[in-house]
Amino acid sequence: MSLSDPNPLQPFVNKLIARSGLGAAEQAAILALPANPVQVQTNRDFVRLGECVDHACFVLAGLVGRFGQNREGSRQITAVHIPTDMVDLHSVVVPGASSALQALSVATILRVPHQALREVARTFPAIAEAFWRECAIDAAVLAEWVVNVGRRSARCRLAHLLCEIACRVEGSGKQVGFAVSFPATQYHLADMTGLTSVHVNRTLRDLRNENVVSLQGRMIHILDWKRLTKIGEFDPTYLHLESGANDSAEAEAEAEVA
Amino acid sequence: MSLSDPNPLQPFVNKLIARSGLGAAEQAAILALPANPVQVQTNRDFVRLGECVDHACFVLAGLVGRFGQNREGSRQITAVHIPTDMVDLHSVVVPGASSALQALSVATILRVPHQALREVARTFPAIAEAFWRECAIDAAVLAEWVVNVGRRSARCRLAHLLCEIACRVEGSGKQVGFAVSFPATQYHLADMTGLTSVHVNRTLRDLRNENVVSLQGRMIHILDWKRLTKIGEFDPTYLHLESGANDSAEAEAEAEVA
DNA sequence: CGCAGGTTTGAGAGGAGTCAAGGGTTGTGG
DNA sequence: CCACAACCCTTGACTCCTCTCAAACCTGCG
Repeated sequence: MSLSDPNPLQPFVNKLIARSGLGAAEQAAILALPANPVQVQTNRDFVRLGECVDHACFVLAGLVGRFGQNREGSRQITAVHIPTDMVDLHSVVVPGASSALQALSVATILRVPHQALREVARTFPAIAEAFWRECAIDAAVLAEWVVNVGRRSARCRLAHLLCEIACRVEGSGKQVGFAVSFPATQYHLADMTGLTSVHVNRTLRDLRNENVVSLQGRMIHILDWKRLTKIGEFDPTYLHLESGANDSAEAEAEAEVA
Repeated sequence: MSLSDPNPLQPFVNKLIARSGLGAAEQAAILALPANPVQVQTNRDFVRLGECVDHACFVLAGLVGRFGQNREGSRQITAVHIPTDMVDLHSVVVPGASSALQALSVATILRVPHQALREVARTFPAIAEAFWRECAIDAAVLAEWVVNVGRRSARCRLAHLLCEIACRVEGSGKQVGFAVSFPATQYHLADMTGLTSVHVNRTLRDLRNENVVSLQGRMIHILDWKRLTKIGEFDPTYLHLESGANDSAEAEAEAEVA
């Protein structure tokens, strides 16, 4: 990666472009942002609850979860983040961390100072809009998770989650393939779906026996995508993966004017 | 209201100021936005799923819910909005509605064109940041709802929800009082908490018998706030009601410079 | 006065949780 | 290259919280 792509923030720019479109000046401004790489071990918090952070975290590699908690200590993952996700862009405008961030596998994080992000957003309206849009999409995913956890059976919840992950890992352009990387344990899946790990295991066994999906070796093996989406009642619209060619064009035009 | 407060968007400005602070020019720009009032009857959708909207909706009066859905048709409310909430500010940057909006009681909505909102956001970086911040806070509430629905008992869920509503209706400045307006039915509460209305009824009965809360005549009567927050494991931090006096001051300063 | 929508309660069923134990895998260190 | 430990997966038996189905009972309003 580092040979063909020397700037570690290039994937971030690519992601923003896919959804928002950015002019050359905007792209350059983002690539010029300071970015401090950090290695995080599995099950290690790198942002603690209540902490007031001064940087946002971009996932270069590995898997990251946002954790909420019960008083009794049972945990709920409210968001998962895969490589190319900016985990807490929202913290730029709301710095008090209202939930903890933890690596679900060994992960490489890029720390980008709030100060710098705020500055580019103030200088380039198109960037401010792009950041705002990313947050809006994260919120759409959260809303879908509320539905998932609130109104679907265990079977349906898991199928839906796996569909979402598969789509997000694959990205918009490509077809959903046979297997996608996803180094989460069944405990993690339980915390994402509001179930227990025991029940996740049983449900996953059923799906495997029916030749729908199987999880092995940090990978999701999709055996029957169509059935999986049906079982999970999955409609990828809310992920906004393809993005508006319209919006992009419009933003591009605006960028030129400004 | 209309006598002492002729501009219907004044409450919106007040809300933004409370969290973000805005200069005089920014305030004037927002007050100058076009706003088209609409009456909506109870249980009526005013934004349909999938529809591509060209305006955002501000709640002047009444109660509004954002609805997600199951394939079997059982519904999940992913967000409730009370007067002074801008329901779908996120739609400015993501126009495809990924969930329906429905009035839970008779409501008065102010429609504000996306075009106009986008323009003020592009012209005033402080406004763009304020809008972005509002979306980030909405997302924080959503994350808390995921935890609520995913990892808490029915009793705890309901208590938590009622705490949240009480705090939001009261606003930051005031103490939490004896009773707050909340014209939702037990069906609505069920759809907010991922329960059935039958179980909501039983749980509410228990809370009433214990003299903690009681719901009568479109009002929440708080009988024992301390116990209610304890039962609901409620910590209002995520609502960001008081807001940073810091942030405000900072934004104010920035606004003057710009 | 009667209807529609909301609330209340009962009885029984079932999905998911809890507790407990055994088996597999992975990675590290001797 | 083997051995051990830590972690993860798997399964069984039993419990219980919440759902489902069903039927009254309010209550505000036309």
